[in-house]
Amino acid sequence: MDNQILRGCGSSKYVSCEDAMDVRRGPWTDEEDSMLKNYVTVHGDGRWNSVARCAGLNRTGKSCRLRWLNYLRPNVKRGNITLQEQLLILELHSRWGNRWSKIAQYLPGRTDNEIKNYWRTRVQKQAKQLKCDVNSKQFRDAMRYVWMPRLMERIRAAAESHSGPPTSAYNTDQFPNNHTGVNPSQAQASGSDHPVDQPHIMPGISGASSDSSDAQVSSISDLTEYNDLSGGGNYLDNSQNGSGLCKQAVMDIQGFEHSNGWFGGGDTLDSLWNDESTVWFLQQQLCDEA
DNA sequence: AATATACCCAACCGCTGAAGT
DNA sequence: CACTTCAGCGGTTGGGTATAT
Repeated sequence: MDNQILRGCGSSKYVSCEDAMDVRRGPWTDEEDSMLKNYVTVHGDGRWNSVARCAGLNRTGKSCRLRWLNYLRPNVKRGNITLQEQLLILELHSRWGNRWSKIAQYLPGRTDNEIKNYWRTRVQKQAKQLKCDVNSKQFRDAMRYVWMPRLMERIRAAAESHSGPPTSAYNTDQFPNNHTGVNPSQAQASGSDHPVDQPHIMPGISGASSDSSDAQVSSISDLTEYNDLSGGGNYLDNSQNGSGLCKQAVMDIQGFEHSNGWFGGGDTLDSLWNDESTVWFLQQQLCDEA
């Protein structure tokens, strides 16, 4: 394909097919950014083909839209994905799978592209290193019963070190617009899946104001499989009350972590992976299935 | 210091569904 | 109702950079 050949052949590339003559591709220049930003600031976004034309950009509407949404749009956050955001990504992905734009609606300032990149580069990489499929039951259970509780513990510890102890990693303080006082999973499980309700559940978790997340979320129809995911925001409790999956394993892992001073690590998710307890947990999962 | 490898992320592509004609 | 256009989504790629050898 022409486009694939053209990609990667230089910093400024042009498509040769007749319906896209002289359309620029590749990295954006400062001048292009400025042109697009100025145009959208004055005229608003939407109608991206006409934006591209009227702004005087030799770009496709698609390209302009992507550049605006992922880079130029106000309040876009890049890098330094917080513990809360990491937890949220794991939680929401466990429910919705690769529906990145939907997940992104719950992380104000984050783009679907960034979340997708995060998942692919960090989470999938770990699954690969653990030699299991990212969609496998083993890996999902490891996330639910090992990594997510750890993340919550860290969040709690961090909060306690800065102020008073939170009641839960999913306390209502973190969801200022959540007037129901329940966490997202509870809302889902109890049938509160009206599209209009969705964006109000927890837009403030990362501390940023909501912007494009005003977009409505389609109704949930695929949640039943994961309805037991959170019980009051405590994954460990859930593991003990729910499926009964590897209860002892989870408790043993806790013991392992505390006896090894595990909870003092860095701030990134990376340090949660690939430790002995995780490998052991996965091995137990495989044994149980055998 | 030079080279190889791994990682990150911006940008592209094809597909799908909604909206417009 | 059929067709066309367009916006949005998820998957993929490749260049730049960091790290290891």
